[in-house]
Amino acid sequence: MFVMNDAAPRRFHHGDLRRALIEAALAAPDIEALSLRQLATTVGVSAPAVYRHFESREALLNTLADAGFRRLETYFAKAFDPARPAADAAEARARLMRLGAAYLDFADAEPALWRLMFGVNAAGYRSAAVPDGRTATYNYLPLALRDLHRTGVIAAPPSERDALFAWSAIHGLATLRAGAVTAACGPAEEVAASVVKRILGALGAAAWT
Amino acid sequence: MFVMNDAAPRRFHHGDLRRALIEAALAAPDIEALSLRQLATTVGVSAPAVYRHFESREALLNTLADAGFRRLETYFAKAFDPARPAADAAEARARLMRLGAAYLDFADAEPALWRLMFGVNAAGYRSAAVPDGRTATYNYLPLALRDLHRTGVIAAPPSERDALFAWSAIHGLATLRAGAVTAACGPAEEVAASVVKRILGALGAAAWT
DNA sequence: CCTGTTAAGTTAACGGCGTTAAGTTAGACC
DNA sequence: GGTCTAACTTAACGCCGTTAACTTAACAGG
Repeated sequence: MFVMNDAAPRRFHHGDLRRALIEAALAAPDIEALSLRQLATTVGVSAPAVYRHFESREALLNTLADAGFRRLETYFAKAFDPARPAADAAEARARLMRLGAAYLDFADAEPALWRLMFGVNAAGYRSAAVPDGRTATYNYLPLALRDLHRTGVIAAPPSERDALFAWSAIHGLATLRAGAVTAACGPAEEVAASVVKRILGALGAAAWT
Repeated sequence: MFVMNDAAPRRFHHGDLRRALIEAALAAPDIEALSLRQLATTVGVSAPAVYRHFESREALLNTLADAGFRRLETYFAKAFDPARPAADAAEARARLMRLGAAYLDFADAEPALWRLMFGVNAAGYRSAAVPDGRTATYNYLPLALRDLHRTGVIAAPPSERDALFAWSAIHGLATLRAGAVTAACGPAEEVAASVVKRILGALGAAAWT
């Protein structure tokens, strides 16, 4: 039987290499371009040691993408608490605004992670844990839209297509920013507000703040 | 003096290797993952021969991205003729619809090119020829928006922010589709129409078709 | 305390990659 | 025909991801 000591499990040569690898990788300027050998050297082990903890380079990137989704969720959590519904129409609007800004903030703050999560190979990396990459992250937008309806900002309950539209607009904006499209640059909050305002308009909301 | 024969310039060993390389590369299933050595073998030359025509692998990808933008433009040209303004409100709406569908059609038909042009490294590859990657491709959307105003579909002349919003929404939709987000899947024309309809709503257009 | 057992590391090696250096060949010009 | 040079060739460098085979360190049981 192999029993883990609960007190101090840091046995053997290194002492939780896996976490060290993940942290070092997340700190890299370009995660996707990172080489296993360099990463191993940075952490202070030989390259094949990585394979004790990850099946392949792609599996490592997959794990990093998962970590990215969890980090994105902390940004969303700062936008609003999904457990408490919006109190009134003004807050429902503000929540969507903050959610959009959080999306852009994350992309600005962690461009390498963002590219890993939503870039070319996103479909491949996206969350091995949950099928289709759907994490708790993906609950925020539908929740914000429902609150818009509940507080009377929009008349009709938001459809699947409404959610897809809102997601597309914000996601596209973040992508264009990441691609350094000049028009999309500027303060995240301001650009996000400009787009979210129009999303609200598209969904049938009347006046704005 | 090195003078090119105008009649039959196919001299030397191969005879316009450059074009052959570009064509073979564009036909590859995953352009960005393509290796120079394989590509050279496919075309029937040795790997270093590529360097007679491209400074580096990245320069080749850059050229391919340029070719992609030209190909995207042909899709846009099928949506409407930018030289002839929209005749009436109905056509102005239809033009935006077809433009959105064309965007998605291209992404569906040429996923590898799409990823090369708008993926992770897009900023790097994007059109070395024109700064900021701005090609004729980028004129279609502003033109379609101006026509909406001219024909009375929307009251105010479209602002920069309006254009960015519309672009974001369509671009985000295409990106989500490329990432195989389930909700974004389905017939390109139908999904595009659903999003463009909402863009029109956001810009202040009244009823829809 | 000695003795397996085994997880967590090691070095060595394979094939493939982008790229460079140096040599060869074939068309053009005198 | 001789020369020049663009367009190719082969050989080689250092890096990569990955595998195989070996070593080491912590525990378990007598």
